[in-house]
Amino acid sequence: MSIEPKTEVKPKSAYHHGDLRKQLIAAVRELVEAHGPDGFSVSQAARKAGVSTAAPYKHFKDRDEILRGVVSEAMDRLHANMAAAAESRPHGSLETVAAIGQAYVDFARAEPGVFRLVFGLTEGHENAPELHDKGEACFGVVAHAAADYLGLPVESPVIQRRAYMLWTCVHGHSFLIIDQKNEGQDAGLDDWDYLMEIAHCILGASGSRASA
Amino acid sequence: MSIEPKTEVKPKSAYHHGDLRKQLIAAVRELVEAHGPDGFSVSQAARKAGVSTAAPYKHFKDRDEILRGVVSEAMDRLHANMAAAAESRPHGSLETVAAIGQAYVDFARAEPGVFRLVFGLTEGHENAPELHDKGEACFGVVAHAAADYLGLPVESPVIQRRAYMLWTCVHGHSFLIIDQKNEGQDAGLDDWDYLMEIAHCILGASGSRASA
DNA sequence: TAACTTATGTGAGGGCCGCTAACTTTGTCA
DNA sequence: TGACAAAGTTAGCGGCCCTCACATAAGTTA
Repeated sequence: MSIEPKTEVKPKSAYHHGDLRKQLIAAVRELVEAHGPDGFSVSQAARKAGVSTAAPYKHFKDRDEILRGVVSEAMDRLHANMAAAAESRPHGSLETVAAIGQAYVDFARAEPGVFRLVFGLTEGHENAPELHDKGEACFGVVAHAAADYLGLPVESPVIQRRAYMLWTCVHGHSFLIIDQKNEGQDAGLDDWDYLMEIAHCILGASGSRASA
Repeated sequence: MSIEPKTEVKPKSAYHHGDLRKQLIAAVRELVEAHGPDGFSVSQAARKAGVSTAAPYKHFKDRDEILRGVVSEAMDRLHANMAAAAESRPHGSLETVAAIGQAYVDFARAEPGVFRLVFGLTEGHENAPELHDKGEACFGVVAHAAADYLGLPVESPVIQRRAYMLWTCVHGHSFLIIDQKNEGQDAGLDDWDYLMEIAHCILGASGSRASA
């Protein structure tokens, strides 16, 4: 985290300051994190960036496009975190799979508002193949780790299915965490134990029932 | 559908309008389903119910309270569907577990907007223990089915943990379905196969690694 | 340097919305 | 019947999304 190219250009010029687009995305991200996925307004973001309420519309078509910008940036970071986690463990190990899941869960814990936004964007999703591709890229990290562990090609149906199962479990776990709906369960176990157990359950029993 | 929750809230008979509270909730539910979790307004709901835009505030404190009403009603139906699915299968069978998951997934498919609303409500959640209790009740259905299958008491840590794992997988699967992020994976397999596989993975390997 | 063009800002304003205030209508009950 | 409460109304304030006309900065070309 906190690996942002510091473009804190405040007073380059009173009129045209550095990069309003990036500043607006950052402002919206902070607002979403502070007040929930819908607790932000374009006006607030504009004030936070120190410009008039009409300025954002020179960089974004409408409110949804700003949100899509935030989501896109967040998915880049999520993908980077997952990829970094994968490379921090021995190649082909079960720990790699768990570490990728850990990066996923960490992201949800660190930025629940943004996380919810990423997976709650409905209307803008069909019109944004870019976001869809980034989602596939994240899935690819999981699929490659599963393929490496099981020694099968990534494109094989078995790998695609097992990776999908891993994804659903980790995704559901993340969502329940930030919904605070697992208060009674998470006492006495941490994410890592859970993720290793998940990985063992799903990848360990792969040969027996993996059909189609 | 057509499950009528007990109207313990407003037992009074209709004064002017039939039961505006219930009609507003229904109107919001339809709007949410049509235009997404945030694609509704109190004004629209009021117009849909044929009253002035100020009338809703005689029954609900604010916009969030209306949403909470919709969520509460939806959770009642979700719980009823899960319980009904559980009783439609042999007691203590793995099919029971899958059937409960199927009810969950069916609900998400049938009402994706409402489903997203139920699990996306953040600000109103802390102030609403009622919703939390209803969530626990739904979890209880899963836990009981898992306990029956494994022959262990519901309160045991093993059961609680396995039920939580089942929940996360089904929850994640449901969310990815309505996010249309599983386009490449769901070809060639349907929900039931997936749910049975999940149940087998999680409950079948329970004795080996289930630690406290 | 001057003029044209483009990118990026401002202020004003329309329409919708959330919510409140004050008032009216309707039903209940001593 | 008259006091009272419940449930509806209109009017209106402030905020927000977004557009329009206009102003300003910076690059380009001559």
